[in-house]
Amino acid sequence: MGASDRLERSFFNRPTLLVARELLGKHLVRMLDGQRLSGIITETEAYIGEEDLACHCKAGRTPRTQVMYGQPGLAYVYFTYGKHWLLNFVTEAENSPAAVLIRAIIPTAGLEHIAARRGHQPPARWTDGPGKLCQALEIDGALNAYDLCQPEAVLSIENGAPIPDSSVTTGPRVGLNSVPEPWKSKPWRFLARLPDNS
DNA sequence: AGCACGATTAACT
DNA sequence: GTTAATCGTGCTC
Repeated sequence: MGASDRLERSFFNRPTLLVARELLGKHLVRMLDGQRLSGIITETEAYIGEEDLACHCKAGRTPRTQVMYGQPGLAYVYFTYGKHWLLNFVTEAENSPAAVLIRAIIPTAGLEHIAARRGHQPPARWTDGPGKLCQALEIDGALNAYDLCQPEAVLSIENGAPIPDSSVTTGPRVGLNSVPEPWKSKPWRFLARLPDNS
C-alpha cells in the first residue's frame, strides 16, 4: 500500500460513532527509523463531547484536552495509570471535542520490531490492549497532537478490507468503573471479528 | 501544596 | 477473580 491509501482529514470530520465503526479493518501505520510497522484495527471506542462523562472533555478545555478541540485527524495520546500511553484520533469539526480510542490491532508488518518490545509475551498478546499497542509501536506523548493527515506522516491510517456488519459487535466501553449512567453503558465500543479469527 | 483517581497491565491466589 | 504498580491531571484548600 502506498500513500494514496492514506485516509484524508474528511474521514475524521464526521460523527464519532461512524468513524469508530469505520476504523475497524483499517491499517494503523507507524514509521519508525525508516521501518514500516502496521496492524489492522480490530477494536475501538468513541468518546464524544463535554456531556459524555466518560470523556476527558467533561473537564472542558484543559492542557490535556486541548487537542480534542483541534482539527479532526490529530492524534490524542495521553498517559494513564502512571505507566501506559493510549492512542486516540480526534474526530468531528474543530471546537467539537471528541475522539476514538484505538484498543487493539492485529500486527501485519514490522513484526520483528514489535517483538523487540513485546516479545516477552506470546504474539496473540502483543497488541490486544490500548496500552500494549502503544508500547509495540513506540507511541507516546511525543506524538500527542500529531497530524495523521500530513505528507510523510510517521503515524497514519490506510484503507483496508471493509468489515461487514455481520462481523461487528458493539458493547459498553471498558474501564469506566466510576462513570455514572447513562454514559457508563453507552454501546460505544466496536469490535471486529476477522475472517481468520475463531 | 496536597489529594484522589484513572479510557491499564501483568502477576498472583 | 483479585490486586499492586505508578505518576500526570484536575480539583480543593
